[in-house]
Amino acid sequence: MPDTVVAPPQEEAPGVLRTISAVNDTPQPPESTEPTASISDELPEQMRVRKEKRERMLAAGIEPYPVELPRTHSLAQVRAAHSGLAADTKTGEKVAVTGRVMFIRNTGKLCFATLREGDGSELQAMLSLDAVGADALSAWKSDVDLGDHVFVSGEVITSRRGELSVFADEWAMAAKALRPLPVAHKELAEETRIRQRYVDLILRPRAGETVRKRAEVVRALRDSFHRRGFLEVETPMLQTLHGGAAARPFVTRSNAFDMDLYLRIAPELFLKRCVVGGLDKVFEINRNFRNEGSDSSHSPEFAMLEFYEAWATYDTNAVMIREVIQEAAQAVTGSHVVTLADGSEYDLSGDWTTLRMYESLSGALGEEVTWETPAEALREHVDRLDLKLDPAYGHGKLVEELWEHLVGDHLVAPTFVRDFPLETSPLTRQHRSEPGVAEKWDLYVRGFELGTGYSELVDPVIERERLEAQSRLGKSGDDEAMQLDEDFLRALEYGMPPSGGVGMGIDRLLMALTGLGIRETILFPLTRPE
RNA sequence: GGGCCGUUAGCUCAAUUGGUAGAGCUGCGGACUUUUAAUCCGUAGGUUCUGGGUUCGAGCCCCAGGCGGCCCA
Repeated sequence: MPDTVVAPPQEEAPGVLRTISAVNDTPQPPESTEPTASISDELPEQMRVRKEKRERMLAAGIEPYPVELPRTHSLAQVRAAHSGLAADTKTGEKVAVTGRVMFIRNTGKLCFATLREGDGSELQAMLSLDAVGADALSAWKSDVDLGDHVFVSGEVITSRRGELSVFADEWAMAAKALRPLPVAHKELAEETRIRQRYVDLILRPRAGETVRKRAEVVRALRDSFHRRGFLEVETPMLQTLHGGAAARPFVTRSNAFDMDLYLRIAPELFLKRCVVGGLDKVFEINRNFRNEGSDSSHSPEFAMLEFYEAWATYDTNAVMIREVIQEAAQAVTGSHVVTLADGSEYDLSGDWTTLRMYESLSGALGEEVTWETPAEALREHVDRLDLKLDPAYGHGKLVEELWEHLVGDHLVAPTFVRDFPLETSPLTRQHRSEPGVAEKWDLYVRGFELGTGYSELVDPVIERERLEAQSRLGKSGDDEAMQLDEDFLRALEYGMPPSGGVGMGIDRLLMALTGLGIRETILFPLTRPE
């Protein structure tokens, strides 16, 4: 940076904010500045024109990217302070504002521009020949394009049509945009919205609202857990073994340790170590990575809440997650009945339905199915329903698939489905009265799986048997099977108190509360390079 | 992994049977002191995703690939 003394604002030609270039006092144009002749002919016309304007301004000693502007109010503040004014009012109050130019309406000697700020609030700027002078007005007309950030200072007034405006006595470029903004009147293609989220955020205030809602939800979750005496912890994302869920991991490499590492698929095994160590109530909100496909409800990286509580069970933690979700809904929408993107309402209030998996499946099949029903009998149902499933599936997987098809796919209201086949729940405690059943629930909201909860398996001997079985599956080619984590087993061998645990997708919670797709709730979803 | 659909100007989209690639907005030039997607006059803007092929002629047909979407597994 040039080590110049900041000069006081100078009085110069009225209207044009020369003070900006004086304050910056950059002796020469930056080294990156190219002569006009070298502006590439290959650039689209509109970019070439804007680049030429930038250089014209620099050549005239006007800074197109000033370091600081004497802004006094946000657009929202001006709006808030002057609501409900009659048309053609002069307030006498002077303000200095900045905003991105979204629309321009020039009528010769009077120019209008709609300025927009990041929070979506808008304010009109008016520049008249009388007030700013001929030079400033013609500079406005020749230098300002849609998408530029501008600075305008002047009196707060309302126009004859009643539009709240800043009636400029001077203006300045705040940041010149070189790329033309896509038209604001047509919806941007979904791919462009995702690939260039910044453009989406500029054009569609709703995009920004979604980001803010997400922040409010995460904050509400943290508040809910802190109020209940939970401790927030951060456990490893880089893991030497992958476990805690059935999923394919991403593999990465540590040069220093000269070994492969996994991006975590779940924090579960570390949070349980915390409980072993006496951190009785812990939670974590962080990212998980699963090396699987992405669609309207799956993303390779996704945010997850997990919490573990000593002395809790899958009965008590179901009540708690319901309350936590309701508190999040309250925080973000002010009600337990949320309004979704399509305008419909979704009721999260009160108690939620609970189904038992085997009972509800039996009801749907018209024939009793229990944990003792042999896989062959289940396969007959699968064939009768013409479901195409892997013939290697055993009892547990068949029950879950049948249930999803016959019951899960039809759930709309928030529903806990509980008591899963033990076989497919390797980290879950066996049901206290039914040996082949696990004390596990899944929470379905708007028809998709939002979260899952357990009475955790804490017997180190049984846990070892289960993980050894998983490890054998892994060696025989199941790349979703967990690896044998000796350190985790060692921790359990020190004694883990009876505990309940819950996992819930944050992105999916947003989907549930807003009705948006997962790629709308994630600010920058993974996409292939263009 | 399989099937289907899409990919054209800065943006959103047209283009008949294979016959000169268009519109609106944006841009550029001009007019206009109360506009609201301002209006009016004039005007520019294209590697039709890429590479092959068929044809007198390809945005369109064929083959291969890229990217995206939807459905299925």
